[in-house]
Amino acid sequence: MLNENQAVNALGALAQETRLKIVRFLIQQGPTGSAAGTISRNLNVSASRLSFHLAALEHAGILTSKRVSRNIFYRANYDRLGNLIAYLLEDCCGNNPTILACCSTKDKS
Amino acid sequence: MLNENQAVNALGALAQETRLKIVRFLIQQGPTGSAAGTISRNLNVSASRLSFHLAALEHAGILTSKRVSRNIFYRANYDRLGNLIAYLLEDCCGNNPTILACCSTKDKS
DNA sequence: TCAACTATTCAAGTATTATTGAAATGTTAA
DNA sequence: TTAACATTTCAATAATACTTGAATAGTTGA
Repeated sequence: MLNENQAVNALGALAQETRLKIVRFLIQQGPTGSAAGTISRNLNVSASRLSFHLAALEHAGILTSKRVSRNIFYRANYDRLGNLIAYLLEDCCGNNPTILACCSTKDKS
Repeated sequence: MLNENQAVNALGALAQETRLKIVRFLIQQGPTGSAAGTISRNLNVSASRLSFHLAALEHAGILTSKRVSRNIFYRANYDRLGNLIAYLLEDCCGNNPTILACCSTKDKS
């Protein structure tokens, strides 16, 4: 579902304060997404800076965009995010990681 | 369980080809982990390069280490990885994301 | 204690990435 | 068709990260 380079690029896109804020915000917005201006106002990020980071996220496959009149709506690519997590956790806990609870080190030395 | 900086650092640690290989390998090794030399041979990474990346991963909280005689064993910090994913997906799908299936965009325009 | 083994540290060179503000592009309403 | 709006592009600057090989440090068996 995802190869090594795609995974590295996606993780790299997430590994930045502003971009992580954007992604978490959009994940919470649901499938409709938000316009760039809305994101800019909510997260207090200048337009050009936001545009730069949105482009990086879209290029990494984490976001998709769609113009609606003057606005461009961005939304989280939920499938891609799911595949990224699956790639990271592949072959963990017999391929059935309940978010890693099965391998938790809580009760081990 | 994890703050913004910790999440950015963890994601940054994962966003590199060699380090992602290391983490995926260790996740598959389970709670016992592997010695540095074993990782080096399995992934074909030079000792100094491996050491550099292991230190980065440990500093980011993704790995833990423990000396056992001449060897140093590294293992995935499963709890931390679980918390990282939880941070990313916070407030998605009513906080109960079956790895995002509920927000999948497959059947939407 | 010496030799071998396992792993880390260091310095130098190379490459990639983020921020800012001004200018440009595309879209709409009147 | 012009003015206002929403967003992106560009160029310059500043900061951070990766690789390599040689040197160093800790651990063990004979």
